[in-house]
Amino acid sequence: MPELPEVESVRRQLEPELTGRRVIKTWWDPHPAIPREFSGLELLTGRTIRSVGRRGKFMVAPLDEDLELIMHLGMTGSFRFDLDDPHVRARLDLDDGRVLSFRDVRRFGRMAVVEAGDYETIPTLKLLGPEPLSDEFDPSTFAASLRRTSSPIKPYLLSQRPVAGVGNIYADEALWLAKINPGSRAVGSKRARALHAAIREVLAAAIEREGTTFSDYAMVNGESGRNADFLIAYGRGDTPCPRCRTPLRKITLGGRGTTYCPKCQRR
DNA sequence: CACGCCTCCTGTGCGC
DNA sequence: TGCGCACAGGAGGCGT
Repeated sequence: MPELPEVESVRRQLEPELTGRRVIKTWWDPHPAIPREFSGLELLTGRTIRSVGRRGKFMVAPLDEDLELIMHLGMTGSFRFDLDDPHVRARLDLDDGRVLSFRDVRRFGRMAVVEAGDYETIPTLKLLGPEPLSDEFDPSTFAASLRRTSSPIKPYLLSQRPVAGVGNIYADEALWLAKINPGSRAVGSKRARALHAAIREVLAAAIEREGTTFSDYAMVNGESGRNADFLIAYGRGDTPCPRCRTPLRKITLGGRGTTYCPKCQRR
């Protein structure tokens, strides 16, 4: 569900609420088959939250005692204050009397307290590529990384290694904008630069609209993102391509639904 | 090491 | 109406 624009929208609302707050009590719903879901959360009680940052789809909140709270929304995760719901998986009681609830129907999300910067138990975060809207995401390095892989371009983007935060929606959108076939295994320098620009454009526009809501994604204030009506490729199979009127085609690639224009995104 | 398949979990919507 | 199946925005483990 939530990709970079959704996570950033949540982060922007959480940060002013949590900065400087101390956690006085922590509760979570243990699931025997998912020990990783809330690892280290017992360390959170008594800690003060210094800020709420973000890397890709991970929120990273520095704590005192040189610890960090890592939060990932998975497919269906959301945060709300003072919410009572059967799908609430964790609750943080704060020193201002409010309770932050983490709701996650499918339980693919996670929260973890780790030593600051120690991401050994979170491999995707450890190997995470550059932030797409920062200067560290530069066209030449991106092109070089695409040259080195033999994977089809879309699954490679979803690995989070060439760039952080791109998921299934914005991968389809960016590849459509850059006119690149999602299955292409040979993206040259020129097309890599077009894709670099397209990723930035698509993500920045989605952040402006506070993300894409289909069903589960909501911000901390309960509101939906407004980007769904602006999607061109994702979820729009059989509708005409806005550039060439050819019906968009939906396929499965790397196990994920993938929509693209068979004419303007030729191999 | 890199890649690609399968799985984790729950809910929803569709076709029969 | 009811059942069974496919699919859903993500990531991690494991086999090749």
